[in-house]
Amino acid sequence: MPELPDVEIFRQYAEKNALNQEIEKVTVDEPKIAETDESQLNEELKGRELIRAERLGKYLLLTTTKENILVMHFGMTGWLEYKQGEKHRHTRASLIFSNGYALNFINPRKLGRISFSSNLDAFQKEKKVGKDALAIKLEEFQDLIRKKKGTLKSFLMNQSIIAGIGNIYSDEILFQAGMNPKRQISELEDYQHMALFQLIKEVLHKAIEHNADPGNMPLSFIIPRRKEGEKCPACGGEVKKDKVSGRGFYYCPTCQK
DNA sequence: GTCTTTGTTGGCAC
DNA sequence: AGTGCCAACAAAGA
Repeated sequence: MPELPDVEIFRQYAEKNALNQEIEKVTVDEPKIAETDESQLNEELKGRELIRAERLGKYLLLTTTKENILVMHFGMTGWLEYKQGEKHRHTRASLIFSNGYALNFINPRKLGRISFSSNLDAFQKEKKVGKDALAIKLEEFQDLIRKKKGTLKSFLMNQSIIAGIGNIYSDEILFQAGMNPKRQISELEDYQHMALFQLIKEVLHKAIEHNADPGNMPLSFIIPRRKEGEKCPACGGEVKKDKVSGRGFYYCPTCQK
């Protein structure tokens, strides 16, 4: 689930629910997902409040009153819940507020991570996070795509180049662009760089507008039809599955050349 | 039981 | 150095 649009929805949720409340304590139920351990998280967060919820690629950044950052990454599956009372069984960590509510980090497969950072730039460098896919400008995008090699799909999914696009949304962007994910980026002309740039923005914005809910995407999207034998929303042909850089992808052989 | 899965990292080959 | 491929991590569903 958690690619850029999903994390953006989580960001909005955290912003709406969890800011400006005193943090009473932090609990970690699964130490594996905490790169900063429970006692240190408490040291940094106890008695403070969250004042901003931001996002960088697939990372959610919760800034504290001391201008430090609680960083969350959801891995392959995960979400947030702000609630009182019983926790979801896959809750791996919680921020407990003085009003009795908790912001729960739910992460069934334990591939997500939370950590604490005092410096966003240092964090971004250390984790090799590139430009956020919604923040990047056309000129920056063109510089990057001109000097990189490899397939379109691996380019879009490489977080150190552009941050936020994963397997699902790279499929969607390339479907909308009418480009085969296996194509080499070196084959593209400048006008195609621009088209791709526009479609990255458009697909991600539309997904966010639709709450990043795969069951609620525009009819023109291939996302709801990521299954072999489904029909292409553009031409009615059959959706096919293939593999590149170790990841399965779905596409329409007729529409994507 | 087997295979696949929305992510990331590290190892190996070229 | 850059790129591709694979395994590992973990758990759930088909």
